Amino acid sequence: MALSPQDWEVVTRAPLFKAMGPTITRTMIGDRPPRAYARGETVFEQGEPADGFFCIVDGWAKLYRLREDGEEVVVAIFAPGETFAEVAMFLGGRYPASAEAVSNARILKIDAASLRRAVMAEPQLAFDMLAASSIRLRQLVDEIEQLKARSAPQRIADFFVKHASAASGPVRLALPYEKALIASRLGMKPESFSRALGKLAVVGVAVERDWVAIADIARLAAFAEG
Amino acid sequence: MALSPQDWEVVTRAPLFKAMGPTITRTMIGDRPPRAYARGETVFEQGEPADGFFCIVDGWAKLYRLREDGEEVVVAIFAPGETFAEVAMFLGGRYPASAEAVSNARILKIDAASLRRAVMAEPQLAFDMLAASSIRLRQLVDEIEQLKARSAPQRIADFFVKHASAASGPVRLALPYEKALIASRLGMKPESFSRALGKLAVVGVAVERDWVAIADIARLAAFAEG
DNA sequence: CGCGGCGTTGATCTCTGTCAATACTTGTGG
DNA sequence: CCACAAGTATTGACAGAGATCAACGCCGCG
Repeated sequence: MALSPQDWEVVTRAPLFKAMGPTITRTMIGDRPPRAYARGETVFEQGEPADGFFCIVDGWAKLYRLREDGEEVVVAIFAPGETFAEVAMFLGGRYPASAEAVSNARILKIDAASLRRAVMAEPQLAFDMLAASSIRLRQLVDEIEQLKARSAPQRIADFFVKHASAASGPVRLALPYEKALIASRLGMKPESFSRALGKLAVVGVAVERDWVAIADIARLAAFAEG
Repeated sequence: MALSPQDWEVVTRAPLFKAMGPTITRTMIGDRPPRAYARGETVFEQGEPADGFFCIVDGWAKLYRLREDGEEVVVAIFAPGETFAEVAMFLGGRYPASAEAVSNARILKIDAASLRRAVMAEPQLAFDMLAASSIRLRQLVDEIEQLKARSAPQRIADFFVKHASAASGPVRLALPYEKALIASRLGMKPESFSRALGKLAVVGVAVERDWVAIADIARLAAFAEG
């Protein structure tokens, strides 16, 4: 088997695979091992034919778009157990954004043809995928809402809260990638990110290198809500 | 027949119905007539059981969410021949947003069971819906990008360009609903909208009542890009 | 040791939201 | 038919958040 039991556990966390159930999932993944990517390596480029979707087994990847002026806008960052580009496959066959590994990573690719076969054989799957797509839609809408309604420090606080495992008490959190990347993800400039981080000191956030020490995650969550 | 030939023509413009073909479409719509809504009337509320989707026959409707602080955020505005809430139906059975008629309108409701049957009978339909949903996703991603990267006047310019039929030359465009609604759709306050409209004068946009006269739509498009 | 990338800090500026006052439009009732 | 009220749009003054530009510090690496 190509996936270790630990990897398998990670992969099946993805809502899409959960919806499929283990049998179909196993059929679709087959025995192809995940491909290893080096930090900075491209997974796919905007405009390429979209012939498959991806699931992160290990590491991190970013989805981004290049504007005409060359500025890069990070659309999403994916963690282990998350799938991406599933829906893009259905859109004219081209990826609407580029993806790149932001750390060394292992990423599983599932090709479009397998998926198509699976859906044709099991129409319920299509419903599950529609539901997954609908969840994503909602997340995006949430994000737009956040962008307007929350200040930079609040968005950062929210980011930390979402990445923390614990729900309360003190937390020590690694910043998994460059601060400029997080900044872009949160819709602000690196300078603003830096300053906003400073403002979080009053709610018990201390920064050291690429770690943050949070005195009480619950307090931070409260701050993020506004 | 419940739909007049003109109405029928409008309804079949919707990509979803086009994908179904006339026979399935007719079966799904049956002979129920569209319901008439008064301006301001609610179509459905956030959190209600999602037991159907909608197609605008005539008039306009908005999809919106209420934030905790009571602020209303307009997520989308729908025109005749557009369907909405198709995908939402598959998500846990609740509408994730509210919808309201913004003008007197006639709106067709197609119940979820019919759609489900149609998809089960014709799995290809699911792909079409996934494609539609993926277009929405892309629009939203674009929107986030715009919100972060473009100024208010640029977003308005973009709105006009997207609504204009021509690609170049002079255009006279109707503002089909209240300016405050457009403002909310574009993520700004009515005051900002008003001022930003004024700033568009330098790129050949004149406002009169609820019409805008655009000297050269191509020039406006260039301005929107930044 | 010096260079380059990343992050921080400081000064300043621009945009947009906020609050408030004022027109303009439309509909209503006398 | 007019007067008034309510809703909608514009305009002005002001404040705050974040962007921008520029300088500097930190650290890893050749």
